[in-house]
Amino acid sequence: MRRQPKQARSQERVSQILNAAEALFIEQGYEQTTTRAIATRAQVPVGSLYQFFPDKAAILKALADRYMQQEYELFASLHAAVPEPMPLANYVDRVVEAFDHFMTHQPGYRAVFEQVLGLMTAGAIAEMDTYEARIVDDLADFLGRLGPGLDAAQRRAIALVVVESVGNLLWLSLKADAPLRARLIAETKRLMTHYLASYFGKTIGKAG
Amino acid sequence: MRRQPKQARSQERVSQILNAAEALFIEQGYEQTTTRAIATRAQVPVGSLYQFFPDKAAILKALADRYMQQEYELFASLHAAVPEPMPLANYVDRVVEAFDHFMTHQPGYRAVFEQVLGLMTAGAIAEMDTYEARIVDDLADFLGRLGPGLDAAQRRAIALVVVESVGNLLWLSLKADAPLRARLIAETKRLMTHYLASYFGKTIGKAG
Amino acid sequence: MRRQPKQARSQERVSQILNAAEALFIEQGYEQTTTRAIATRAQVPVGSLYQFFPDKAAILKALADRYMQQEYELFASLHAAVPEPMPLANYVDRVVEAFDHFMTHQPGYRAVFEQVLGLMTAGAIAEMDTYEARIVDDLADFLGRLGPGLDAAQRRAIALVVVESVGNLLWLSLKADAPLRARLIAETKRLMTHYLASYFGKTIGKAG
Amino acid sequence: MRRQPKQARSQERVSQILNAAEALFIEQGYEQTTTRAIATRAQVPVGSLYQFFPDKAAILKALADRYMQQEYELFASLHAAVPEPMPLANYVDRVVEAFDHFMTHQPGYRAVFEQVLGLMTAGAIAEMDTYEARIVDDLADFLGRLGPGLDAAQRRAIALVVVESVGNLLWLSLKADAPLRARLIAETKRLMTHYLASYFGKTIGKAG
DNA sequence: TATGAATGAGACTTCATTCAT
DNA sequence: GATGAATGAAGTCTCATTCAT
Repeated sequence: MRRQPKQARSQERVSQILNAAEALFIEQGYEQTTTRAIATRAQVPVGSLYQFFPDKAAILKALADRYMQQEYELFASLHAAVPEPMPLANYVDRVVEAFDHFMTHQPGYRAVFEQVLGLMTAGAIAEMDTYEARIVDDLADFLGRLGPGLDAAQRRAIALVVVESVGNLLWLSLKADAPLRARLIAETKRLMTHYLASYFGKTIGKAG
Repeated sequence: MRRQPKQARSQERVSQILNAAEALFIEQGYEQTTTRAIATRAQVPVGSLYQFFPDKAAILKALADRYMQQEYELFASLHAAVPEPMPLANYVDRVVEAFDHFMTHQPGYRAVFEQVLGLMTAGAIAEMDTYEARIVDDLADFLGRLGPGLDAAQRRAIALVVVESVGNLLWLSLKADAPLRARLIAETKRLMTHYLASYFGKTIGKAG
Repeated sequence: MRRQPKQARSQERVSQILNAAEALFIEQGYEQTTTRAIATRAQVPVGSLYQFFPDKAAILKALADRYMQQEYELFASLHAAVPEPMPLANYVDRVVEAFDHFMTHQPGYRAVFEQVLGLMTAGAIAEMDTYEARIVDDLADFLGRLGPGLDAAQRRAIALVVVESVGNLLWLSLKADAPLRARLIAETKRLMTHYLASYFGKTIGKAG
Repeated sequence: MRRQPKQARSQERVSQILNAAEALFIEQGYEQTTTRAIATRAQVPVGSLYQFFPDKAAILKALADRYMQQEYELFASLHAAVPEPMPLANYVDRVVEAFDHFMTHQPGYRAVFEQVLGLMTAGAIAEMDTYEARIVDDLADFLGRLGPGLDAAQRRAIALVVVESVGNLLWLSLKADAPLRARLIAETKRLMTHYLASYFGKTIGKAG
């Protein structure tokens, strides 16, 4: 960001800009969305937009950062609340529903990331990947505590598969009609439960 | 397409255009690719390009169609060759490897479809979905013969989950380095095997 | 230039663009002149302008090149026609009047070069300087034949002084009213005559 | 100027702004220099800048005025110190060196004036010309005392040629490398000496 | 049918200037 | 008086598409 907004009014402006951009990126895609349209929707002049963001890509990046932080917080809170032992199916329910909640409330998440990956240079992506890696690592650590017999690379791959697959299927479910949506969520849970059970058994924690 | 090319030379031109477009869409993304760049790479004049395709989006659509057809043929050939009974794990191996082969040789597949979904209007997507549905339906039918107790919608959801998840993870693996790539493919197989086993048992076919 | 126009119509377009740019650069200055204004005055669409020139600076450079070539030709023709021996004052008359003719018919000359020097990077200027150097060198060579006792650097400095001073004073005269204009041209001749006489005597050539 | 600064602090601010503007105009040119950049370099807020100058052009004009005043003072002091009779060559040395000193220490002089001429309307330039005329007139008067046989217009033209040519060649020398620079200054002196000698003889003053 | 020069709407971004604090 | 965030007009340049040759 060009200028770090410290006053409440400015922070709200940045927020308005990001919300407007999110909505338009989902509706029309990143490329089809003009900075003028973002500014208009956010009810700020274009000039103000450029006071906070050096260019259009920076808005996309800021949006990605915002999602990352929110996703990370969701993960952390979910993780903190997991009692052990507990049935794996319950854990998966929680995870999937937490993801689903996130996707439902942050529908721009994947729209943004698909663009980010397709748009940014290797360097910029590497910087973003640090965030993504952090989230995957969190899950990998958690899994590590459930099944000590797995090496770090294996755990990370499993975490990656979980995050990617759940994310992908819920993204798909988001665009489906109600019946298919419900079914896809159920299938996502089933997919994850059987996959994780194959590694960690049907119960999570010491007693598992 | 604007004109159905019947002469060999024209067919080859269309093919060159699609190949050039595929390469550029992967390298730079759809929006960043200019029609002139496609024409130049395909070694045809822009005017000729517009003889076959009414606009830029039509090239994307034609590419999607081409992938669909190829994917369909791959599926069909895979399906025709499946003997019953056979261990589920073997079947999954075949499926995943067939997908992997497809992704490796048609790396533009997902690049194109991500664009297609993000670009087209509801109507145009519905038309494309007809193709996608056909492929998912094929798999759904196949699964239906394995586990008769499932209704059509359920089978379709399972097929969708399989196609989407395998596609997504292999797309991910495509961009990963060699060790992670191998691991992701292995995990994809494991994910699918345990998921499908939960529905159809560990052996496919009558004896299962 | 982006594209080398070979057809008569295109060449005329380039010429129209350069003429329009010249007029506007003189009237308003380089920065105040918009590419759209140039295109409008040249009666071509902006897009066409950008087919021949990659950017606005390229138009300035092309104009400079055009002047250079014309100036060079003027010098060459002037030089070829100088008989020896001849009175220095006659030679100076010819030189100054040739310069004056050039400035009068290429009034954009200095307007453009003042901009060029202030605008371009060292590299681009060096490239232009090659042209400027060529002209100064021509004169230096000519002077060398008149007074063999001068080394190359000295001759070049004298030529530079002549070209610069004559150019500058005639540029000044161009903006003056008629009486001052006539007087300035006369003074320019006197300035040059006495300066050159101090080096080469009052007669040019062997007999001098 | 918008407000005539009377307090010491304000006068210093104006001075800082002009110094910053001078540096930036030389480095980047007038158009490329933003008012914000001037304010930043001068370490004053933009708002304060606009308290003293109604717009960006006013800064350029103020700078031109400042140069004019300084140039005028230089001339006056030079003129006051000239004893008569004295060799013309000595006088020219003094003049050229005074000009050279001025150019070296006020390198923005010509950068500013080139912009001024290209930027301002006829009215604004006429106002500036009053200043320029005053300086040229000073020299014309001085020359008038040396050679009484010349009418006012002639003397003014000679003064103009001297001021312009010396200014132009020294401006050129400023941008040249050391050897060429030294040579150009020497040639400037020679040019002026022979020119003036043709009017006033080799000695200045009564004895001449 | 084949070509590629021509078109011009519209995108992103800058920056001189104002004015609420 | 001092400040600097806010403003939005305007500039440069791109590129999908057409159509005269």
